[in-house]
Amino acid sequence: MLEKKYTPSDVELKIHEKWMETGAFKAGAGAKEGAESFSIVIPPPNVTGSLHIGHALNNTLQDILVRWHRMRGFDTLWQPGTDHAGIATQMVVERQLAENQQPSRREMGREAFVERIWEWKRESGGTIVNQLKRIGASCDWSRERFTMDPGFHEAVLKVFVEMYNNDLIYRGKRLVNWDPHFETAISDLEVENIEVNGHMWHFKYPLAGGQTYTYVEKDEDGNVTLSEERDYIAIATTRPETMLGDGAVAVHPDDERYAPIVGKLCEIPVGPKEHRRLIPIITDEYPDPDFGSGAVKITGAHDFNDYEVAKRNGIPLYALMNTKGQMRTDGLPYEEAAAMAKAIAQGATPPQDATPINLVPEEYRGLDRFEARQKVIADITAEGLAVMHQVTKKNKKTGEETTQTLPFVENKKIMQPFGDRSKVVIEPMLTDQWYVDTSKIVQPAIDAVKSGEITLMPQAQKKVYFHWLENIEPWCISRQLWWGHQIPVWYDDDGNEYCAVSEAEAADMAKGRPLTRDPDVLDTWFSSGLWPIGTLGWPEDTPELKKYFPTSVLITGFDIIFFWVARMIMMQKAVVGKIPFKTVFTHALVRDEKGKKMSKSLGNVIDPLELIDEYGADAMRFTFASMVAPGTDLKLSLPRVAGYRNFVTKIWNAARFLEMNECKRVEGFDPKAVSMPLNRWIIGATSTTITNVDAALTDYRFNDASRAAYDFVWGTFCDWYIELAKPTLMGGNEQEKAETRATASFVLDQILALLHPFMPFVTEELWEQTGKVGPARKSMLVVSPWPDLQGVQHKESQDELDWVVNVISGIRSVRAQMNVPASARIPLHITGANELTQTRVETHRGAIERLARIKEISFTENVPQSSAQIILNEANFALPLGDVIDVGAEKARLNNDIEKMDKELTQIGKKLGNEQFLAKAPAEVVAEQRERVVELTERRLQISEAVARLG
RNA sequence: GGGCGGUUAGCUCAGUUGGUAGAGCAUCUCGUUUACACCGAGAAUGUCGGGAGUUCGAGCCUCUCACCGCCCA
Repeated sequence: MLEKKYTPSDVELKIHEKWMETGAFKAGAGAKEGAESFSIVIPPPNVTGSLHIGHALNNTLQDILVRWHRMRGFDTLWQPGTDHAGIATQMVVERQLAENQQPSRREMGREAFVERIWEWKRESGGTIVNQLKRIGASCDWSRERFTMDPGFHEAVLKVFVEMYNNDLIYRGKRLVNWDPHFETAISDLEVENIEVNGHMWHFKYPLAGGQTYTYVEKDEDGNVTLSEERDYIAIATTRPETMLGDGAVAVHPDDERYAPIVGKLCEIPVGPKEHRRLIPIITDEYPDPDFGSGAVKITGAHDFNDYEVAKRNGIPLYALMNTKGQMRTDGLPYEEAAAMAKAIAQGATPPQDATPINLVPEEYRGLDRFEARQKVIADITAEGLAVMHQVTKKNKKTGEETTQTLPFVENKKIMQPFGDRSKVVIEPMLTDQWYVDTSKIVQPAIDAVKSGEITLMPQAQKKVYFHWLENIEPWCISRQLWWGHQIPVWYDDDGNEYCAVSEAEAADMAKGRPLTRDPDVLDTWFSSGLWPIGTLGWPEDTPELKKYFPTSVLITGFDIIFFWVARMIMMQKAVVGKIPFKTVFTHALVRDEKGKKMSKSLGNVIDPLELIDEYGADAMRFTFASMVAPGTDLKLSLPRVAGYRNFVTKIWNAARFLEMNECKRVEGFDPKAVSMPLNRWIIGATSTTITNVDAALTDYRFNDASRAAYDFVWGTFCDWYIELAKPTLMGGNEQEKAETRATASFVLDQILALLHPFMPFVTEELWEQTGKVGPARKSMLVVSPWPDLQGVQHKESQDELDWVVNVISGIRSVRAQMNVPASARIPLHITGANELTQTRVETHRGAIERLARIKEISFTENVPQSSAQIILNEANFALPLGDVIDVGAEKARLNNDIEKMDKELTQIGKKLGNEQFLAKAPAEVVAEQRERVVELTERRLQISEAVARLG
């Protein structure tokens, strides 16, 4: 006997264990002989991570597809695993060391530290995987992989060496996102651009040798609004400390204000007066004449835009900071360095690499970049080279106004880059890094999507994809960390590189010269880029690779399309010459119910594990499925989850009702052989639903699929089929009872299977419970066949049941509007019924009486006095209400109907009176409208007669 | 500034080749009739963001404006 209520927490764990014990998730479980394969690789979550709502959504969608395919007999693999998350993992372990007052990373040394991380991984690295199990993710956990696994590691090194040998990887000095806290390069993805309150300072760069020019400003009409002699050019900056590394001042070529001084030199107004550096005033398209003063200082080594300008114009890149973001202390004294820079500014050939030149004046050396900023501001202001303006202040108490001349500093919102883990301001830094020469491997990735070899869904993602790939930058793959795949390159004392998969090989290549290995590790994304082949055993020629590669579909968040998806496609193409997956389905973000991004600081984070605790995994999963429409964000609200929790309960109760009425599955039940219209109808409706769910899932329309299932189960099976079956189950003859019991059980089975991909736990539990009677279950639901119901549509039964539903709904509606108490059983008189209607009434008499609360049904010649009337096809269904009836209200109700019909008739009349419509609209549309007129006219007449009868 | 997406019932959202505007939640009324009150029955609710155009016909196609969001500068 089923419990009165379904309690998810009582069964979820138990069911999951059973799935695991029976190997239900293993690759190929439940597959038909010679089945087509279906495979998905999980987007590997970060090993330090814990399940957030985005993971829950992402993995629910994957699981729906995987379970659906598995049940349909595909040879299915869902390949799980985690990535090693270089910076995050290193951070977690370092923090742990600090908390436990153990030796720091540097104190213990690289080898011990890496061992310590492995220890951490063994103990705590399984958190997210265990959490994934709670949502029901049916991955083949026996195949779980990690991007630092021995086999995977070898594969990563092999790829690096091959790409190196093919000139696809090189070492170079470029500007990267530098995290001064972790002292490593980081990827764009790890940078959060946040709008903060910043300042814009305005400084004067004096012209060399005290030269002057006439500075003229004009308004839109060309009238001169300002004209003065100046011996400087004004520059606006949000980062004064970078002035020390300026290589030029740039103005727009069309900017007439500065035309007189283009090509001249100006002085950086900071540093020892006697060694002031001179830099050229150049033109470039980059400066916006309307922004600030229109003149931009160019610090190529500390700003991405400036870097491009500097490269275009041959301006040297002067690096100012060390790895901690402090002003450099190395190199020559400032005086000598400044002399070199001066020579370059005056025409000397700049060195290939200007970074050894340290242009930080002695009094700034060693300062933190933010201290340096304050000092620069103070020094320039003290020297009178800040742009000043008049500020009038009113003393609140005295009302006295005072005017002061103060440095011009604008308060301004600026976008500032922060490390997503370190939370410190990211510094663009010029450093030596390893790069993948993406321009050489990008084309096959573009072609794969252009040709349709890979499908991106929703389609709009293609634009993002092409835009990114067509403007691709070299990919920086080195990180200054200890945790990760150490770069397989060794150097001899002369700096020669030896790239090999092992030190022994490198030593051979170096012919015995002493070697030092490059200390850097590879970007985690480099190894994640090999995830599809790596997890399937490449470079070994494994059976899994043969069977499951390329994988069928990748499901991931749209925000990761270029960081990961595009790179996987490039890498797989470059390494094995094949696409990694045939389809990419990207979904949106989960937001809170107001549409805000969930974040810890806003306190609006919904923890999926808490959702599971409160509503059950099935309710959460169904909510996700119902909300995933292509291209829109999911605004998650708890009432909605509660609504689907109710749906879970509803299914449970329906099963319980069947059980109470001794509905047992019947061996060899043939859905085509049932004879009762009610049973024929529900079987037909079940078949339609299966078709709709299949079609929706095929197109990744998760919302349509879940909707189709929901509407059928609740709106059709529970609300109508079960209700209509009650008279038979409780009082019909034995044969009808048996057929109905068998049909109900059969349909419930179909429902459990149909809902399984969406709600695996409750359906599996009910499958087990209902399996206790009747024929033994062949297997758990998870590996049972997907419903396949063809050729069971029965048009007559469908029409008949539609009619029954209309009769009952019509009566209920009238009763409610006439305020007939629900407890009152009233008689029903049917007038003008044809033979078909009479037969139908006989068939469904019990159901109509029960569901419409009718005492007695009789066929009469005339409609009784004072009746509420329902017109259905040819017949008039009258409820004689005697004194109870409010004639006025009933007339109003019917007249309201007539009014609606008149409105529609007028509309259609207009159409049909329009010759253009008759001439141009398709014949079938015109015919449809004509039919509608006939129908409406007939019905209108019947209702008018009903009104007349009321007197 | 450039690009992309959105604007439909009080709220959250569907609406698949243009042909009678839908669901869930919330609201209101009624109801313990032997699965379910995490329930059942019934009801009300929309100038489909504004404007223009194409069309016999526009929520859907085109243009434009407004507002919101995201990405890139």
